[in-house]
Parts: sequence; structure tokens; C-alpha cells
Amino acid sequence: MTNESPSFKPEDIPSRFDFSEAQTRITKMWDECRYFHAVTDSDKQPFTIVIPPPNVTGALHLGHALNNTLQDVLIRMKRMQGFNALWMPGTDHAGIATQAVVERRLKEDEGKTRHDLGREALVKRIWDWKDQYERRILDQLKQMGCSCDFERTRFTLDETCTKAVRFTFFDLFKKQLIYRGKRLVNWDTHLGTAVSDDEVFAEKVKGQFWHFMYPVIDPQSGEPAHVHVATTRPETMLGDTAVAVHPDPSKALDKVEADLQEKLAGATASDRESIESQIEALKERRETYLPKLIQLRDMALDGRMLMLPLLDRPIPLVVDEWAKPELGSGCVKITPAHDPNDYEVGKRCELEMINIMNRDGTLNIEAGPYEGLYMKQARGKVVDDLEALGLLEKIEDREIELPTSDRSKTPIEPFLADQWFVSMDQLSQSAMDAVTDGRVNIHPPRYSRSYLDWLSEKRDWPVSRQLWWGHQIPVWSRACAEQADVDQALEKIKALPAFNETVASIQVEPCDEQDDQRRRQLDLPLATVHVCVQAGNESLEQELIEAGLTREEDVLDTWFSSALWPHSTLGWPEATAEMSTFYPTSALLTSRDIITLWVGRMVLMGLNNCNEIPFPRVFIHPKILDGFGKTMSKSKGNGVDPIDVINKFGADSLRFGMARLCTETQDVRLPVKFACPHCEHTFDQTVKNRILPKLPCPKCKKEFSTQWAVEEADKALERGSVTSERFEVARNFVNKLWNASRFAMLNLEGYTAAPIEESELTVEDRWMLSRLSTVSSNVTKSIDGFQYSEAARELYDFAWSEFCSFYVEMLKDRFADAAQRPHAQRILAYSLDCLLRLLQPMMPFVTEAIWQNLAKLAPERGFTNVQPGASSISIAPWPALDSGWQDAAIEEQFSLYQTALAAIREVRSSQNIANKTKVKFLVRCEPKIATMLEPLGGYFSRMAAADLVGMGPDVVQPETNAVLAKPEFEILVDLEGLIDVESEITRLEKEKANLEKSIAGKQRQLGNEKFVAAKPDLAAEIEISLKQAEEQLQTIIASLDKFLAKRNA
RNA sequence: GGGCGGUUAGCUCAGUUGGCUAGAGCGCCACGUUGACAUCGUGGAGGUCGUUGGUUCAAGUCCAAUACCGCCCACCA
Repeated sequence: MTNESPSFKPEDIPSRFDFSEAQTRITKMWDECRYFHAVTDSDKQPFTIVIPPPNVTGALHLGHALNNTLQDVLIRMKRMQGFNALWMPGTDHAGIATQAVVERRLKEDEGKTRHDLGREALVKRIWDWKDQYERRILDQLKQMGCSCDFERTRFTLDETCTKAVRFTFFDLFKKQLIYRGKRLVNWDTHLGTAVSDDEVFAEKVKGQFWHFMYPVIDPQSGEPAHVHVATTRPETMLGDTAVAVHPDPSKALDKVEADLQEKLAGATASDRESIESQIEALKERRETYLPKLIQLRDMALDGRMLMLPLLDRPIPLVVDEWAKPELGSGCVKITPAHDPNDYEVGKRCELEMINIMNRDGTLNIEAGPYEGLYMKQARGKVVDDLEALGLLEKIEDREIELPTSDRSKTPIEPFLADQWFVSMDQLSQSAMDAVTDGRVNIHPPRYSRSYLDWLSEKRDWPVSRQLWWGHQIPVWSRACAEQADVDQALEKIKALPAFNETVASIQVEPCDEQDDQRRRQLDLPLATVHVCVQAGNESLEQELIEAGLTREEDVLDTWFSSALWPHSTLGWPEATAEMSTFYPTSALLTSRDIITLWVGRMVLMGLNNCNEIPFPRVFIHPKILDGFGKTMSKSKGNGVDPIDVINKFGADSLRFGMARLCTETQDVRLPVKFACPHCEHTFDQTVKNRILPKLPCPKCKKEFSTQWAVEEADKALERGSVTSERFEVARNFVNKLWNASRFAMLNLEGYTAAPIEESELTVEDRWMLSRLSTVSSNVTKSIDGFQYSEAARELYDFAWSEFCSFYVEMLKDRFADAAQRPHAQRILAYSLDCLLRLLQPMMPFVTEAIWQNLAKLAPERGFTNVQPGASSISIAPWPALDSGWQDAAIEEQFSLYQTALAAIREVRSSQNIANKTKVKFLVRCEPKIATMLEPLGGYFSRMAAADLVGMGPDVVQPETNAVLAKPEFEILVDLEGLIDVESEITRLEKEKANLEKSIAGKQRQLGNEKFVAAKPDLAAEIEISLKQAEEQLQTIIASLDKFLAKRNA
């Protein structure tokens, strides 16, 4: 069969890969051909990955680029391996984060708050924001070359996901695994919502430490008149319901002292002084203060009361271990409703929990005369009033760590609020079991520990958020003042026409205020009736409202919907073809900071909803750090837009660079630089300049804008990109590959397809087949085992140092010979084809571009059987060469050649012989070695401008020559008329020193009797190499003597 | 306070079960551009593997202690 192929001239193919043109063209082609669309009626085995949905708060940065590159490399390999590969894309609504961004924008641009707009209008604005950023994110993914099935793109707040959320919530509600209760939450008074612990950061601020005195009621003689307490938040005293003292202060002090002594024993000299002084202070405290603490403890056990000043409310003195006798006065005021620790004390001691704050941060009726003041205003007044009463002891300045909301940057107020919870006992256990019994495998395994530790706490999951953006909780409630109301409400609900127990579930939440009289005073309901409604029952929802119930306003924690992601995206709870085909998914790739928040919850929700784990393998990949070792994030100003990198280096370089950097233990440190758009000068991003809206270029002095530009004037400046030099390696590699294929294009004219006869294979062909077989097998294993950097490194070394530097060079001679040319063309087309396919997952664009060119010249390729190449490399079969081609003898033969070649090059370089000057050389060796080198002998001419003129044990040494002694042979380079005696002496002396060092090491080892006894095999090997080294040394010394004599003559 | 990871060449990182002279890329030095590639080629210089101690015939590798850097969790009236 013949294929008349067109021909390429050098000018037809640029010597640099035009990635920008190729990316646009190829993305379009992939899209049109729907290569990445997975179908449900396939015979192929499925392989599914769901994307960790990026937040629609903003655009993707390099951390996402890493995450998505790794997923794409895996899914692309699996697709080529013949799996029905689905990579499910989508985005996350990211509840509070997104709402906060939009609210901030609203405030900045229009000076409005969300209340000015109202719920509906705000939510619409957020949807607009979401549309904008979802588009941007999906575009970024496409530009990166991600082979997602974009036709299936989901959003955690879309109709499909919403249905899954409703079903899950209903199911858990019905199982009594969701309940409403009071909980101390981190209240953001600015946003009017609770925020989770991980959305709170501690800000160091200058604050004060106030010392108060609370009067003792009816002090007996000998008893103190006051108890001393201290606080950093004086206004909370209005909610105090006790003062605590340690139950056994003496023992507690013993314990503290024992700990200090232990610390002292192992302390360094510099620490000793400080520890010793602490012990001193402790001893003094024991003498002066302990009796008083014991007295207070006894008073507490007697049930004595204190008078809370300002509100004149009697509060008990209680014993609790939370009070530390070694600190302050040893007594601590307890504000259960406004402090997490006090809350715990309150529960232990069954204290009243008095909530003194409204949702907006003002004080409520419980604060008596202070009602209506903001917490901060109340602080000053409380302090002033206490001072007026003579109950302010002192004020200290102190640095305090103020819990602050990450979203609104305002101080957090701990606040007791009604919240919905998921009961985690059983659910956590199921997720723990999945990992401990190996159904879910976390890689690297060390991360299993943080997963298990966190789940084992089994803390109930607060899922309600006082936000407008999110899944509104599907519960309709009614508060009932009397038991009769409750009964009546229940009866009425059950009688509703649309009511039935399969679509609605009822819970009755009793009031937690046990004291009936107090409950009435506070106007609290006796009980609240909650009805949870299954999705798709709008008529019942309407009837419930008509029956006087109101819908819960809160929305769900964004992680609630994220937890369903692996099955909600596939259409659960419907029994879809997608669910049966693609669930459970095959692997999850994510970053370590959401192991607990997300991975654990996906496992337990998958088990709860689908009765099956969501994925058998989880890969936790490294994080991208900036040049200072800090994680990248938009808020720090060190986030880099992958598009900047793509524009400068190309998507393949970004991807290959990412894969190459993805090792198992190290985070990826990526020093980034600004690139001046005017003069292309690059300079470091520093802590100081990275958040400036505009910068002057240090070289050309012109200004350019950054991602931080806000003002129109700044935005009008040309935008400077931020990239990293670390992608240059990958960019060069892409170009190298492009040029290797350019060589192929220029030499495939007249290509005819035919199987390659085994008898026609040369040594180098067999070597290439052997290497291709080994490399493809290793790369497959590496990618399957998430060892991306290993895979990238092996491919890089193979493609550059073996394929390009040796094989292609050798083919040049064969192309020059008309007889060998057709065969050389076939084997080149075949091996390039294989190499491209191996590189496709990491570098899909350049390999596709070359693939399409190759198809024009050599549409049919193959080795044992010839076939047309696939229409796209994305769907071509993954190389899986028979391991029978792996041939250690051939590889050894090749390495002999490489050693000889390097030796000749070394001589040429040290003798400073011009490239064009041909040299002659001989190889003195055993006949066996000569036989091995013989078939490759011709290539020395092309690759080192050296002609092999003789080989064997008896070659005659030329008059003037350089000798390179290697274990297997000696290379004798004829330097007649070229010799530089001094350089040669220098080289030989260096060689001699190296050999002597090596020999000494070997002799030392062999002189070690225990070693020889323990490892006889190894010792024998060393003995052989020692003998060779000694022979080499003799040769070198002889040659050196000769040159020394020449110099002295 | 608890846990985890890191420390190897000027920079960024490899180094499999301990074993012969510890590797790569970038950067640096020298030489080299008429047919794939200067985003290239060839050669070279550069490391007492954080520190201390231990196990072993043998330690970058195993153990212990310690310093520094980073991350996670808990806590700080």
C-alpha cells in the first residue's frame, strides 16, 4: 500500500511552537467533536472524576491550575486506555464568601447594604456575579486544556443539585438526624450571620484587661467582702450567671508545679531562668493566696451567692476546673451565652444561659438599662458605672487575640442562637469505617490520620447560616405557647389535603427553658412544630403557610451541598443512567485543607444517600506556595492567574510544569515575578509591591497596572502579568518536542506505510523499542500511583536525552541513505507517534498539533500492524508495548556507546578542538566489547566528529594520543598535530586523582572483613571493579608519564 | 499545647528495600550557529546532605535529641 504524502519545507513550519494559535484551534476542534463527552450506553468500563468545584467568588489561581492539571492528566490517560472517562465539571456557590463579596461591592459602589436591596434583589445580584465568574472559571479550565465534559457542567445551587439537597435534608430530618437547638455560634454582627470556626481568624490587637470586684452576699466574719474577676470584654458581665473557683486549688497548683519542674529538667540554659521564676511565683502564690482560694471553694460548696453589680442579680459561686488557681485571682466570671468556654462550664454546672445580645449586635432587654446599646458602647458605660460603684479594681494594657470574621473583618461575638444541626454520631462513624477498613484509600496515607482524628470527635454539624445566598432550609415552623396549641397545630397539619407522611415529616422542638414561669416572662414558646417538606410538593408548602406556619429563613452551610457533589451531579435521587454508570466515582484529587470539611462529609453523605462510598481513592496533592513559602490566595495578593502563565508560556508549559513540580512530600514553592508589559523586563514580586494597583517598571520606568487596579485611571494602564521562571523549563521542552517533530515533518516526504519487519530492525531501533516499552510501563504506573513528578521527569529525560539526542541524531544518517530511508521513515513515524501519545495527558495541545501534522504525512502508522492514526490524539490508544521488547543487553550495548561518545567529547573539549576538525580514534577492548560497539561505530562521526579506525585487544596506539581509560575499554584519540600537552596533563592528573580516590574507597571496603563476610556477592563485584580501576589507573599513569616527559624534553 | 511535613549545589527540587566517586533543571564559566531546535549543542566548576549523638562492617537513607521554616488542630477569663 502506498500513501502519497505531501511534503513540508522548513519555511512551512515555524521553529517555535505557536501555542496561542494551536490552543484556539484545537480547543474548538475538541469541542466540536465532543471527545470529552461521556455517554451512559457505553460498553467501556467507566472512569469518573468529579472536579472539586471552585468557588464562584473569583477566578482561578495557580493552586486550581495544579489541581485541575492533575485531574486532567489522569482522566486523559484513562480515556486513552479505553475507559469511558467522565470528568464532571462545575462550580460551588460558596455561600457566605460569595454573598460577602457581592455585599462588599454593593457597599463600595453604591453605598448600600443588603437590607436596602432586600432578599430577592440581593440574590439576583449574586446570581449575576455567579454567571460572570462561572463563565470566567469555565473559560480558564478550557484554556488550560481540561478535558471536562462541559455539557454536564453543574452548579451546587442549580436545579439538579437543589433536588439532591432537598432529598437529603428530608431524609435526615425524618431519621431525626437533623434537629434544631441552641448553640453558641461565632456571630458576625455586620453580616448578621453565624460563621464557622474556619471563617474566623485571630487578630492581635491592643486591648485592656479589666479587674472587677463582685460583692459577696452576706459575708460571714472572716470571709472576703468581694470576689475578684478579670476580663477582656467587660460588657459580657451583664450576662454573667456565676463565678467559678477550682474544686481543689491545692492539687491544681501541685500539678502546675510538677509540669514546670518537668519542663525545667529538660530546659535549655536560656529557658531555665524564666521557668525558675515561674516556679518561684507559684510558691509565693501558694503561701499567700491558696488559703483564700480554699475558703472561696468552701463558700462555693456551701452554695453561697454573689451580687452581680449593675443589674443587682444574685449569681452563684460555683466550683469548676475551668477556673485556674495559678492565673489572676483564681476566680473566673462565667458568661455561658457569650463565651465558648463559659458555655461548657454553664452546661456542666447547669447554669442559666442569659443571652444579652440581639442579632444586630445591640443589647437586649436582659441587659436592663443598657438595652439598645451596641456591645462596644456598653463596654465604656459598664466600666464607668463599675468605677463609680468603686468596684473597678484596675485596668491593665494587654495584647489580645481578637476573634475576627474573615468575611466582614469585624469582631466576632459569641452568641447563643437557634441553629439547625446534623447529628454526627452514626454518620461520622460510617465515614471513619470506610477509611479504616480500606474501602476509601487516602494517598499519601499520613492524611488518613487528620481525617480520622477530626471525624472521631463526632461533633454535631451546625448547618444553618443566616444568609440569603444558598439552599433555603425546607422547614416550615410554628411556635406554640401552650400544649393545646401544639396538639391543635399537629392535627391541622395532618389534616391538610396535600399532607402525607412520605413527603412531609414533623418534629416538635420543646423549649429549653425548663422553668415555666420564667419561660412565660421571657415570652418563649412551649414548643415549636417543624414540618420538613420533600422537594416537589409546592401545594403542601402553600397549605402550610396558609395554616400559619412560616418558612425557615436560614440557608444551609455551603458544605452541605458540596458533600453531595459526587452523586448530586449525576442526578441522584433519580435512578439516572448516570448514577448507575458513573457512581461511585473512581478517584478524588484535592488539596489537604478540605480533607475534613469536604472529603469526610462526601464519604458519609455518599454512604447515607447511596449506600456506597463516593470514591475508592483520594489523592491529596501539594499546595502552591509563593517565593516566600506562603500559600497562594487572592486575599494575600500573591495569587497568580493561570492565564498569565498560559499567555506567556502556553498551556502545555503550565501543565507540564505543574506535573513536574508535583512531588509527594513537598509543597510547590513558586517564586513569581512581574513582567513589564512595556519592555518585557521581569522583576520580583515582593511582600510590599504585590498588592499595589500599579507599579513602575524598574527598568523602563513606565507604569503598568496589576490585578489590584480598582481606579479607572489605573485600569487604563497596560496590565502587567505575573508569572514564574519555573515554567521556562517546560516551555523549552515543548519547543524541543515541536522541533523533533519538525525534523520528522521535513523528512517524511515520500513516506509509505508498511509493517516493520523484525529482521530489519537495527540495534538502535531495538534500543528505542526497548526504551519505549520500559518508559510507557513506568509512566503508566507513576500516573496511576499519583506520582506525577516522577512521570514528568521520566518523560522529559526520555524524550530529550534519548529520543532527541540519540535516536533522532542516528536516524539522520539513515535518512541520507536512500536504501534505508523508507524503513527509517516508518520507524520514526511510529516512535514519534508513541512518544506523543505518552505525552498527551500532560501536553495535550502540542501533541495534538503534531499529531494532526503527522496525519497529513503519515496517515497510517504502526509497527507490527499498520493502522490509520486516530482522528485526535486525545482518543488514540494509550501506548502499551509488549514488555518482551525490553532488552537489557541492548540497553547495555547502548550505554557502552554513550560512554565512549562522552569520552571522545571530553577530549575534544579539553583539547579545545574545533567542531569541524575531524579526529581519529581507536578502542582497545576485549573482542566481545568490540562486537557490541561495532554496529554503532559509524555514529561517532556524526555525533563527535570522530572516526573509529580500529577496535580490539591489539590496536596499535598512535604516536600522540589522549587515553581515556574506562572499565570496559580504553579510548585512544589520535591527536597528531592537535595536541595541547598542558591541557592533556591537567586532564590526566584530574583523572588520576579521581581514580585513586575511588580505588582507596574500594580497598577500604574490601579490607573490612565483616563486610566481605556479610555481603560476599557485593564484595565480589567491588573486587572486579577495583581491578578494572587499577588497570585504568596504570594506563593513565603511563600516559601521564609520557606527556610529562614530553613537556620536560 | 497536640499533630504533620520540610531542611541535600547560588536557586527550585530528585535520591526506591542502608552499599562503589550523591543527581537534575535553572543560574555560572568555556567553546560552538549554513538544514529540527540558541526556547539549541558540547564540556566544566559548584555539595563535610541543618546540628549533635546512636545503631551498623557501612548512614543523605534507620533511631534519638535539638535548631530553624511551613501547615493543620486545640487553647489563651
